[in-house]
Amino acid sequence: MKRERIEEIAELLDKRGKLTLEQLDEQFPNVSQMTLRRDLFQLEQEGRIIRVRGGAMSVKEVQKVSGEPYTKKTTIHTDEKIKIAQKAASLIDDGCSLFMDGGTTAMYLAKELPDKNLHIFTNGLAVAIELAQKKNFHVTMLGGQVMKDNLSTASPVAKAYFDNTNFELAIISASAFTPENGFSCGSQIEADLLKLVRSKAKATYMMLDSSKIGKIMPYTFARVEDIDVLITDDNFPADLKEEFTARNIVVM
Amino acid sequence: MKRERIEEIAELLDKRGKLTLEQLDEQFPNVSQMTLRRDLFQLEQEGRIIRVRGGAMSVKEVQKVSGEPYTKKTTIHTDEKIKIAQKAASLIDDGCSLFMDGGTTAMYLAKELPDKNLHIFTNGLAVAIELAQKKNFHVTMLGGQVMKDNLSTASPVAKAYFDNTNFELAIISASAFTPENGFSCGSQIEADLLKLVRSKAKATYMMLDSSKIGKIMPYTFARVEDIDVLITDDNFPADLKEEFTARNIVVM
DNA sequence: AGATATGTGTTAAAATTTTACACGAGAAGG
DNA sequence: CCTTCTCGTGTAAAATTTTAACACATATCT
Repeated sequence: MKRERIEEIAELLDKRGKLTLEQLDEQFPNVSQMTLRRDLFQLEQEGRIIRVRGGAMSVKEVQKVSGEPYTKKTTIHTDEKIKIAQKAASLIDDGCSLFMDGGTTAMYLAKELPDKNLHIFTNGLAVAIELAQKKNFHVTMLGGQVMKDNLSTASPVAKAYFDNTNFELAIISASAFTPENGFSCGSQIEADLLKLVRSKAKATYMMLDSSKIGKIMPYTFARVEDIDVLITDDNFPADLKEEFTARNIVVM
Repeated sequence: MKRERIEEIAELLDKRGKLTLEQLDEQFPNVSQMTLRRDLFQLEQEGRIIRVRGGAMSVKEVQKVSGEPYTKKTTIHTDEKIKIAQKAASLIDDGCSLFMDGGTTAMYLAKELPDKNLHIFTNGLAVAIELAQKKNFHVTMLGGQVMKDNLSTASPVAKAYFDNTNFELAIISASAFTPENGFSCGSQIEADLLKLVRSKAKATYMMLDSSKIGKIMPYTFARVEDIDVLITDDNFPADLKEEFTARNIVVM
């Protein structure tokens, strides 16, 4: 009973990186805060977590703190992204083959995905490592030049790769979105890659947290009508939602 | 004044690993606790420390904490591998282009390499991430199916990649070695990849810690005469060394 | 000089963590 | 079968730490 709960906490902490006592309380409504506190204490004794004021963080997360460039981004709008990732994960059927990008939202998705029989392609290094943790996943990494800021790869040669491979679903995210300029990102070859991915996939699911709305990045890789499902958070503006649903795009 | 003090705190924290506010107060008697508190807050913002109840700890320290209980697995023959990696790193010239594999020794090499202007190809996910930390490296990740046990990729399509790319040096390691069976590893496609790499490179440097000697894995990818330099540790048997040097292979 | 920003100290308020003690379930032992 | 002990847990008060608010001095800029 106790041990079970502790392991569950450890797992959660591994997923989310950081948890407050409040969040833990929500997750475990049947035990008191004091008990959770004691669990955290034990985990700290075992050297598996670090207790900080208000809660605890996983050792992994702390190590990331030192790896600045990529990980700074991962701590903003975390909650929204996790929710989006959970929604997206619920859409994935067993046996599906899909592409996911290397962004931070994809990272959360990788953590949330249940360990089903899936074939997953990605261009994200960290995402690939995360996916490799699951026993039943068949993970394929796209090669190419490594972009240091987001730890993903892109290369013009990717096309050759895709010639022999098929996937049903593309789950991607964008750095910026406006209705006029569509979904955009900061790198030309990344945009090219994502366009290619879109064209290969039977359906495109876009994950977009609302903080991206109104921003514009140099390279557009998809317009509103190019996607099939938009997965976003509760702050998504109602009028924008109209624009999507009017074109038969599911917004969730 | 302020910055100075903050840096000093960071340095102290780096040395001692962990400091309470009381200890800090002793070290800096001329400022108030509140000021030190604010300094710690700033350092936390900068991602350089972790604030915990009562004080703060350095990121390093946290990593150490995690090192105790369950990371012991990865620490087998660590010292030897680091020494080998250091030797290898000393052989790399500025401006060089090279391939390195995704093994643990390569991981150490990635850490030891100075931040020179290098073009590096690798099939290791973790290695690629490590390499991406250095500003001056141009890192290219080889794509393919991700092998979960060692987090590296291999694919028959790699050949297409290599058609357009060139590198002078291949720095690779093996899972096993005997004079009769040569250098071997546990995966067919990995062996194929390494053979291909060897053939593309002008020179092949093999990193082999002595614990691998006498072991045999299913797939041989290089024989004694295929390599140019063997980088190993002090426990390397003298008679074996003979065999290499007799064929004009540098052993170091 | 006057206005604005920055760094610091002091104190009170807020929040979190620790401590202490009580209670019930289950195991051990007579 | 009952007693005793341990273990996990809950509750509430106590202790500690952190945050917030304000005041003041010094530095900076125009």
